[in-house]
Amino acid sequence: MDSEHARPRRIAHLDMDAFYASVERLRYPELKGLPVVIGGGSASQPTVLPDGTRLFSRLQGYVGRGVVTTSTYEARALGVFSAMGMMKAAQLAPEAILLPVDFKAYRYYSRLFKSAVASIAPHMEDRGIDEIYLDLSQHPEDTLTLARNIKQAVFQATGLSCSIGISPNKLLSKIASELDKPDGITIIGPGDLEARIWPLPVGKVNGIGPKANARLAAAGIHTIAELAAAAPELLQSLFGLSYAQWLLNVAQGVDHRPVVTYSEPKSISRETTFERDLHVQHDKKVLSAQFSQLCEQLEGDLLRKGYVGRTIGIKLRFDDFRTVTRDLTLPGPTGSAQVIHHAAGQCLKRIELNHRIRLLGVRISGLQPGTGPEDETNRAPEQLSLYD
DNA sequence: TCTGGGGTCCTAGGACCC
DNA sequence: TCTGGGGTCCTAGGACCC
Repeated sequence: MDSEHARPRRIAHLDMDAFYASVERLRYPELKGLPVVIGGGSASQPTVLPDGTRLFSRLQGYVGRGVVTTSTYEARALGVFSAMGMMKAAQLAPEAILLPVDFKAYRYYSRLFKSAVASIAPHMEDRGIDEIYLDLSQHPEDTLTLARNIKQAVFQATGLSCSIGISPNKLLSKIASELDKPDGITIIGPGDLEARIWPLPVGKVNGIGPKANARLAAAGIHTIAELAAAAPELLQSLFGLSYAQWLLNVAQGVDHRPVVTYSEPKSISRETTFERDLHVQHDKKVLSAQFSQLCEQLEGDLLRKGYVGRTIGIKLRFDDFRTVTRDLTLPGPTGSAQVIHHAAGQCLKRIELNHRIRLLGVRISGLQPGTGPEDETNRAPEQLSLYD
């Protein structure tokens, strides 16, 4: 590789604006300008009156354990943000309209916008349903023209707007795409670091979450500029060598990660939070039915995606929100709900169950390509005998 | 008024092998 | 019998992201 004198790359981060909410507004144009919150298990679709007008549920009176998946900019102005409990959101914005999540619809629009972008810039990394990175280094056009063309293509394909950040790397582009949201284009050059990046709070960096943020704040480090000025020994004492090194690179806007166009999945999981915390003995029936269902869903996922896996794991969350996991690696891969159920059952036996259970999850990792339902690795009995 | 579901990556200790 | 070091796999937990 010519890393010594490599030309600076041109990396874009594209982020759809309030994606789920915007998709809903395509369906329900009358929601334009209103605070809308999407999420919550028990949310219901609007009812249609005889004259065709739609009647939407309001947040007021919401009961349940749902969280806000996303909200429109109008709802955010009322203090309602992603990951907030719906009960709390209902207190803040009782009049806001409540819609259930419709992943099918969002996935459909996700495919639409990604293929529109790919028709212009195929060197693309998927970062979930509403985000991508692009490596534009090989494109001849100037950066602004390219960004405008991409936004135009997204809008023509979906009717939706997005924001794009472009810089020499993923770290800066991710930050940049947020700077002029919604419907923005932000270009950050090497000379823009001090003026545009350093004033920002450290929490804007992808990879500095609530915990690291709090520790930095406790050390008096709030902005990226303060991070850049921090003593390396201090950072190392707070976070250890490798994270401290990474933080220092971040503060200098250094990030060499490539745009990765394809990666194999590492694990597949299913989990569910119960409407009420379940008692191990008293609710045994419900609990074991849910357990079986998760295993069957996992089997379905594996089959659909064409994988089998060797390591089965479970996850429990107790009423005090404590989370424990156990896993077990089998001698060979499986895709069978029965085998998964049996292995997960062994895992369950290793957990002391003296609290009510809030969440139950089943996971499979150590994935490898499976050859479909006829594959013998998907059949149970021989596998089971190895463990009985 | 407590906190969803689906993922990835990292750390760290112990087992086990050479 | 002791000492020792590297490498890989397995397991548990935690931080973080969308």
